[in-house]
Amino acid sequence: LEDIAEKAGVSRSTVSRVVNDFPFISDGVRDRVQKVIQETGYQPNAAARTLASQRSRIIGLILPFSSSALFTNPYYSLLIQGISQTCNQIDYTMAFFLASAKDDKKHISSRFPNNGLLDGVLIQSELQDDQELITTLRDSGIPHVVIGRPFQAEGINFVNVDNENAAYDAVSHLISLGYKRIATITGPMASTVGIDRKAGYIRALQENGIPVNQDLIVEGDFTDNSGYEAMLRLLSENLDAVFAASDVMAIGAIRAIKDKNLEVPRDIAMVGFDDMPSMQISDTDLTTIRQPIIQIGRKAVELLVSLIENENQSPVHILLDTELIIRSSCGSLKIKSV
Amino acid sequence: LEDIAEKAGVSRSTVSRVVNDFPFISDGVRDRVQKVIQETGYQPNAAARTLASQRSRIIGLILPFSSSALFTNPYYSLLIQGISQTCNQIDYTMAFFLASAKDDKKHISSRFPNNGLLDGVLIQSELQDDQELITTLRDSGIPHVVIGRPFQAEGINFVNVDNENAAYDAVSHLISLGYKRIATITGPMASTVGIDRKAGYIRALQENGIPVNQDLIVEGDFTDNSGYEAMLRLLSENLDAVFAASDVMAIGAIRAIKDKNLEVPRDIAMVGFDDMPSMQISDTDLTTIRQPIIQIGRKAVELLVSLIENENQSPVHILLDTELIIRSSCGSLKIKSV
DNA sequence: CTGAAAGCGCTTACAG
DNA sequence: CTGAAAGCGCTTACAG
Repeated sequence: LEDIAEKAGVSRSTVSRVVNDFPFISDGVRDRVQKVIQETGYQPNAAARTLASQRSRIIGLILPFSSSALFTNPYYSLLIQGISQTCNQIDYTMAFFLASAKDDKKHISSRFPNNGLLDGVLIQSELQDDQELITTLRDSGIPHVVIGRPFQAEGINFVNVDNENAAYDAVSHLISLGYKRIATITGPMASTVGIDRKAGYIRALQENGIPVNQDLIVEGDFTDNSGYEAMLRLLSENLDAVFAASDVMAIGAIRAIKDKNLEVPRDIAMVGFDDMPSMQISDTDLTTIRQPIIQIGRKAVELLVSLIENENQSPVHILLDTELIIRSSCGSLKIKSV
Repeated sequence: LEDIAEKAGVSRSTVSRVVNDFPFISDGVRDRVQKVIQETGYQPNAAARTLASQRSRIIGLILPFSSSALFTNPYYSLLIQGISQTCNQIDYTMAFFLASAKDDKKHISSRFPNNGLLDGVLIQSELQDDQELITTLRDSGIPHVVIGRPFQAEGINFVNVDNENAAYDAVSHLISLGYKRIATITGPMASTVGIDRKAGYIRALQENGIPVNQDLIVEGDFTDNSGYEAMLRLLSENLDAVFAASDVMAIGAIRAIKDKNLEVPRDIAMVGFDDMPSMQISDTDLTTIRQPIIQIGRKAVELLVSLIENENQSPVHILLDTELIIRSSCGSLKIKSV
């Protein structure tokens, strides 16, 4: 359609310049060209632009899920929302890839890093298994940032939440309320999130001189059901509080507690992690750690774009802060001391 | 990289032909070229292909959400999963667009239908508000299929679930169990899903000679909370069963019932809609309508691709069947007759 | 079955 | 500040 835009009586070069608003164009010419563009409803062809400029303004988002169950976790919805929103604003397009099966991963890693479709890729990852995909990305030289803490973090860019400190805060708060026998339902130990949040739990206990009891540590997998099962096991222990590594597991745990005719926080205090909006509906108000999930998405896109624009840069690790949201499920000092 | 592939001693045309595996190539040549491709790890450039063939193998998925709350509905996760999976299999890339705000819609509709990036677009839609976007798509001439029933369906392709019949089945089942005072918590009347499911409810009552009572019809918005509130209002009526237009609302309604110290199905029978895996965790097993959500995604992609490949085709409306899943929440004839 | 050549619609040094 | 020209890396009739 460049030809059509020559109705303005200028060269294609000039049209291209006003489309990409270059600095040095005489106002008269610019106006004239813009008018013609308006009238014709001209849209530059994306493929031609990409081919000529070697930049597609498309970034990929890879969600490597071993189990599609993970996908029902609201965390991902919010993450996608943050990323999509940011892309819209800066006029990038987001291509979406779900790598649930091993096959998909192979397929993905063989196909797109090098075909010029994508300027860069975002990958959510905290499993050991994903390491291969990340390595492929690094070797391909395509700009990439991982969301979450990858198992091997050296030399790679990531944005994450400070899971360890967040867990530390949550457990410290329980301790400050006077609880002594604090259990935790962790995330999967195969994931960095799981590991980091457990580490925060342990550090909080240790710094307060509370012995770490392995019987009070049960591994979950972030599902409601695993929270329920874990809690059932924990109930045979003598405990007064629980730090669940996700709201979803906390809700499951609370169900287990109720099934045994116990109450939160009267009998057992509970703190979750995530501050999922949809969890607010539970009848007990959950004390939890709020993660800025949408922010994570935004930061990741911004970092990726900066990587795309200024080629090499030293690896950046962005850690976003969390916030302890105190509600009723952890009880309070007063109640405990009565 | 074509040049590099000339190592095989053939023309670029020929290389292109083996890459796109054309029928008539001598085996010798094909093998030779393929070997070189293997060795060099050659990947055809996507943009160049798109430009030359006028086909990008990228389709867009637009989710036009007025409220981001909708996004926490597991339905969409599954839908995305189905679409993404199918795209992977047929070697298409899915570009993802969230049009939450009015601005986004404008932005989207002005930008991409004509820039050649997308071969076609999928749009989830059942709100009157989305009609404008759909019209834009139609006018732009880009192949598109809508997921759900659009308000104006003439001349446009869509794939949907037979909501009316599904609701009819659900309510008929309640009637067959002997319930007479059956209420419904509907979806938003601004959405075709809401309208269709309500229509099924009404038809079931009418065909069985049960008068339709407006006091037994309360509008919800598919959120848990709206189910809760609606149920609270319904509890002041004399009723023995409820058809909720979504599982999420059914769960909310059950919470309300329990809060009033009543029980499901002993005091009130409940049927939901969706058969969301994550709803299985509720302590009452929900009788519900199963929607083949992943299938919907798959069909939509397949239809879109066929549209892309064979230009004009008469409008297709695909209606997928649902299935009534009977669990305990609707009670049973025996129990009622005791 | 294969090659030479045109063309897809832009961007971007290079001159001026 | 603007134009002429090359080039981005493929595909696809057109001959042969």
